[in-house]
Amino acid sequence: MIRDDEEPVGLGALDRVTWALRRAELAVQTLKEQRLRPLGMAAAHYTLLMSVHSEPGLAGAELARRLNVTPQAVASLVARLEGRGQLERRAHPRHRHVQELHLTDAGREALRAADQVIADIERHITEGLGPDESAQLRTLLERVSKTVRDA
Amino acid sequence: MIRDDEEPVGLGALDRVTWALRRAELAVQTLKEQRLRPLGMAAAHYTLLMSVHSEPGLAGAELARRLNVTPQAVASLVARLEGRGQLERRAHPRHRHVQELHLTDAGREALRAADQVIADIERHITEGLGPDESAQLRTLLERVSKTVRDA
DNA sequence: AGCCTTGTGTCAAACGCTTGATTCTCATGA
DNA sequence: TCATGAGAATCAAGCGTTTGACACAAGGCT
Repeated sequence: MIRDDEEPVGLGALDRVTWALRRAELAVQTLKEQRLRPLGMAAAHYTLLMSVHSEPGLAGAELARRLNVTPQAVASLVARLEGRGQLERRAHPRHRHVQELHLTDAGREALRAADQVIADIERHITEGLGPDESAQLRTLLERVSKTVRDA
Repeated sequence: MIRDDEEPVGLGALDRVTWALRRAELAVQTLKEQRLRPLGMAAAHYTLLMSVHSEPGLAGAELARRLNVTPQAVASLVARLEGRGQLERRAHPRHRHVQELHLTDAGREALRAADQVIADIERHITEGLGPDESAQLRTLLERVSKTVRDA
């Protein structure tokens, strides 16, 4: 049996799955930023608004964990979005120190406009792949996430 | 036929392909950073060294384009790696202003150690998926990249 | 009750990257 | 030949994020 690691360092490292993954994600993210810019919104803002929309009333720290960023990063984004009147911070009924996050009407409208752009990109991709391949891809990506998470 | 966009903003946006893509990439990247940290190397350093290894002698600006970052970011990384003695800048024979990038012996050794870690992660993922699914995933990701690039 | 652990939010400093503008070299064309 | 344009590198400034440290509130424990 022939060892395939005689090469001191991986040539052929270019067509690894993780490289393809990185490039695809980078391309998608870049496109999202480009399309979102005319709306005066960054991808991070959209992600945060969408998260708050899907689960209203969650705290900044909890939000930080889900987005895999630090609480300070969330606080920074929240402060900006609050300044625009798209997001509001309310005091938690039990824990006075904690502050729940909720969308304002303006926030919902901004999210709706942004989501139209994002959904359009998503549609373009899924149509390019076809429904079967899209489902396949999503399944495979989920398996990768799970595999990596409990590595 | 029932329209599926009656909802003002995408519920079910959580299981979009691009979200799965983002989460998978984030998980992989995080794992790489964790495993690379004990070696005193960041993922960006590894990527740069690998790029220079696969194509020795290329310029900083060209490298920046391939990695989708700015020339300054590359210059910053190069300066650091040069300080460690893992990378060296030589004057281009024709264009004296341009500087070719080459790996030193220490750089090759550091890259070899780092690549062992990265290859191990790659192996863990591909084994978890199986060879057929791995090839499928890589193909699908390539198609996504291509679809997005000329969007 | 009092202590202590957990979790949240905030401040300050450092780091990394991007944007913008400048300088320098080499190549091309009048 | 000289001028003009394109590409590469560098400097300066600004922004966003991470890291580290601290204060505060609620629940659990002896």
